[in-house]
Amino acid sequence: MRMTRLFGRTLREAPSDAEFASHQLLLRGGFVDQLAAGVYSYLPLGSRVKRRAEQIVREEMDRAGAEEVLLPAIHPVELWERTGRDQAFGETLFVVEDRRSRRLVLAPTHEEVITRLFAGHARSYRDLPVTLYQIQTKFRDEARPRGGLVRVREFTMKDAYSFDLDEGGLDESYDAMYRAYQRIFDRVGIPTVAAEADSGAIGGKGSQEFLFLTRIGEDTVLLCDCGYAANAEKAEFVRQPSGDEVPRPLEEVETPGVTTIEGLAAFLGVEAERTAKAVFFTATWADGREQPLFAVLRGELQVNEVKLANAVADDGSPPRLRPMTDAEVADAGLVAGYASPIGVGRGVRVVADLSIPGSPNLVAGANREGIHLRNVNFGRDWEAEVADIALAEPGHLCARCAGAGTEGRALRSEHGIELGHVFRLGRVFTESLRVSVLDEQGTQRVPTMGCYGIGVDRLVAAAVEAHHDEHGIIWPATLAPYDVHLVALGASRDAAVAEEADALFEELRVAGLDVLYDDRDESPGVKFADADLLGLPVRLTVSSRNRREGVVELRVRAGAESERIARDAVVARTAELHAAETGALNGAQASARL
RNA sequence: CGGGGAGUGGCGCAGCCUGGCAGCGCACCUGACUGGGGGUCAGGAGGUCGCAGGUUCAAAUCCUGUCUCCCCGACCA
Repeated sequence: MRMTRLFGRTLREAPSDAEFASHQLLLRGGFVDQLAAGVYSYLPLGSRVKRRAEQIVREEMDRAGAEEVLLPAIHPVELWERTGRDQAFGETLFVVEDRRSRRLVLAPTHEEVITRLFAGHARSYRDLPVTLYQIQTKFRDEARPRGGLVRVREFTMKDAYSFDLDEGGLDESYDAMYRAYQRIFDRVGIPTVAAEADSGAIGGKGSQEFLFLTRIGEDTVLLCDCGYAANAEKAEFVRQPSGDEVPRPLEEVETPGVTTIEGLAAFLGVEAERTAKAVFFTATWADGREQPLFAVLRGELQVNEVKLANAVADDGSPPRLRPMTDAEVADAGLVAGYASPIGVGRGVRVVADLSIPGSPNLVAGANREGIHLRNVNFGRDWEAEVADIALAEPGHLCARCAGAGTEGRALRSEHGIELGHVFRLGRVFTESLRVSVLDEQGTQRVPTMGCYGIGVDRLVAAAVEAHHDEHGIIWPATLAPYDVHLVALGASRDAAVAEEADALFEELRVAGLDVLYDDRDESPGVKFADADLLGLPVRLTVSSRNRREGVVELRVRAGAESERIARDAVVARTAELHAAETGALNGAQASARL
């Protein structure tokens, strides 16, 4: 491609709306253009990068045995009502009306449609297992798009769905996708961590996220040196006992005006972990039923609402939680600031965190204004269902490596961008949409599903986030919009330079390389600055000076030095470099992760 | 949805407080010079100052409303 013909131009200054390096560089380089909040156009350069990313994803899906399909992006809303996910997605769902006032969903994901498609074409175990995928535009009316391409409202996703007869089959399908994901992230040169995750609105049981760790990431992941990695919503940790003494008699203590754990600990001169914290929520289930929830944790811990919702889930479907209103608190017979797990009224569901049973003699509320209780003991003074409902925080001990002789190492916390997510979905959709196939015995069986997503736009953004310097992007060879940046200096003054650059352009292309040829009549500074900004892996410079010496200058974008290569060796050398770089990425083992 | 910030040529900004000619840098066009890290000079084109209403002889500027974008939070496969 000749740059004189390339649509799009570079900017010296980034638009002030862009905060992240990836966003700024993609805008400055003319890769993308913003149309509205979370809505972007891809210019020719950006489009090529995206296409290369998609192709890598496609190749790995095919290699893993998945078959490509293409599903509609607009769905009758009734299909979403059948699974209840019109409610689950809520306002995130884009809904439009057609001319006959029928409501249609702009698809945010495709479990419903793929399940229906499967149901219509699969009849027996002979049709299984099968994994179908597509690369397609998704629509989600995010409450707050942000960070350039990191959270957008219209985006390209590779989504795959597996169907198996039993758990063993699902495990195999899931593992195949998991390995394909590792290969994909290796090939695009983005280091990722696979973290255990909550399944969210998609439902199902068991999922892992592939995260690119970066300060700008929206997700928080907890990591342990033992290899454990989990999303903050999911991370498990060890509760260390806060005391081992025998239960002492319950006693009241006056605590006027002390309504917070910090205040209580300070007032009584005890550690926060010697107190019990009460948090109240109103749970709303899919059928509209509401129930007051009373969560009890040791004072130093925070409630993890996702865990809490899962702990009280009904049939695998967790309620939505919201803090109780003051009126609801009063209705439940609770005294805010002094709520006590002892003597909670009927109708209020009490859930105690794992930390509670191992913590004797806690200070808790008395459910009377200005009074707390000392020496509250779980089991003696009160009972409740016990579950893991606390948020893991840095410094907490890893639950995975605890027990095996050690007490567990301290977790650390990092931010990350979720690039991919693999779910063991189970039978949520096949059951709600009444799908079954015949097994070998001729009996109806409900297939079990997995679903697997990759955000292609995020892949592009993460690649830039992972690979750039103060001058611009440093594309991994497998994603670069072109392989070679050919710069001709002073071609307008020296016809021989133009001639040599034109010839080289042609020879490189014949050698199978994609070349971006800077044939503009610009000063060397402008051309080099643009080459650095655009970030192609290899830059070749043809000039009068080089030509006189019979050389072409070669510079690897990721490196510091440039080499002078004999004119007749430069094509071979460039092709060799390109092959080495792409080969290294494409053949990379799943190593550099974590 | 709550809180904060911002809308002035394609990009970055000044002008607004104190109403009175729409400006600067970059980018763009023409010409000349220059020629290895965003070069110089000369001449140009391009803006209903987000939108609507109001105040005023006069509004980018003051007032009211509204829309959009960005950031923090809530939410989020």
